[in-house]
Amino acid sequence: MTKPKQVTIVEVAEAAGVSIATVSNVLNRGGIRSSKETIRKVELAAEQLGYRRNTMAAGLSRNKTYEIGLIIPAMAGYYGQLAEHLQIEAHHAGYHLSVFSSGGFDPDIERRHLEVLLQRRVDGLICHGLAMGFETTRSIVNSGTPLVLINGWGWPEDIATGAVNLGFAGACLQSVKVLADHGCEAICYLGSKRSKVIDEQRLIGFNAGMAQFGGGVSQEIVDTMGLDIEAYLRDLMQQHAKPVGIVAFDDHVALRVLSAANKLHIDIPGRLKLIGINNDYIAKESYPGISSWDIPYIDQAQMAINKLMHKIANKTESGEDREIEVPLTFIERGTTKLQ
DNA sequence: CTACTCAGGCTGCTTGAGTC
DNA sequence: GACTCAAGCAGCCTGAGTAG
Repeated sequence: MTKPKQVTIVEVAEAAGVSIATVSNVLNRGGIRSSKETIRKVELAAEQLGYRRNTMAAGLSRNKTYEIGLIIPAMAGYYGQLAEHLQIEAHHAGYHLSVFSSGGFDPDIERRHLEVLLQRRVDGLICHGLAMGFETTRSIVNSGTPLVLINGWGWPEDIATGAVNLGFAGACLQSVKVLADHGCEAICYLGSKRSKVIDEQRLIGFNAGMAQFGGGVSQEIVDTMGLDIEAYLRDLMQQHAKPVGIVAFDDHVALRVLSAANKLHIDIPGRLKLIGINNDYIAKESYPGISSWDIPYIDQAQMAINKLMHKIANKTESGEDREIEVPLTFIERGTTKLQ
């Protein structure tokens, strides 16, 4: 069965008794004046024939597709929310966002999706640092397609121009300060080596925080992979008579700590103070609520789209190519403060 | 006859220049 | 002012021409 032929601008022009240029002017160029009668005829013909603009042809003519490609590691959780906000911001800028997942860090899928987006001649790309390899990303930069990286920490300078990164390091630094201010005699970081780059960022912040605010406070860095959290907490409580603080990799780790602490009847926040990251719904719904760092999705999406729009327009500003850090907001709940 | 190159046509639309 | 003409966009396809 052959696909029915789509109505084109030519048929609309014939039906309205005008040229195709006039149809284009009426339907797509608000600035060009046409008579009321012509506008009426064109709009009526387009409606009756069911005309739908062919954006591929329009892109061909304008040498612009008004399409942005997004590659993220997965569709769930933070990535899904980020994609949603990027889509809204792209829409505000007059662009359409095509979202692809690299299928859980699969380099083959990453390359295939990227190829599809480049074949479609997207006007620009937004890629999450965890979804991309250095070489693939370098090939995009060399091809001249405007690119903005999200969370591209520690990338080579020639490709990570103008990455928009979440301030996980800053959040961890401040977490240490909060716990030190609350009188903790020991502060521990419970990390996740499985998420290497993100874990590194948190550690940078944690270590800086300890150097800055941890005078006289003992510190410990632990990987939660395969860790018996209940046994770990029991030991920790035996070692320290005064309050102990924990900076958790994220709210999921924080929840595991909270559950184990509740099971052991540890006084929270009297003996144990806990801070997570992400401000997940579990942080709000657990008891007590977990103090956490809220991710400013809207800010990050706005910054990424603005940066990409500047790159597409080929505008350069002073300092434009430096990395931007988007700060997180601390939400204090019952795991650090009596409520 | 086969294999290859190259020019021109085609697609749907936009847009600067020109006409009435 | 209102409208039309025609070039041009990128890439695929087709047919003519040429070499071996």
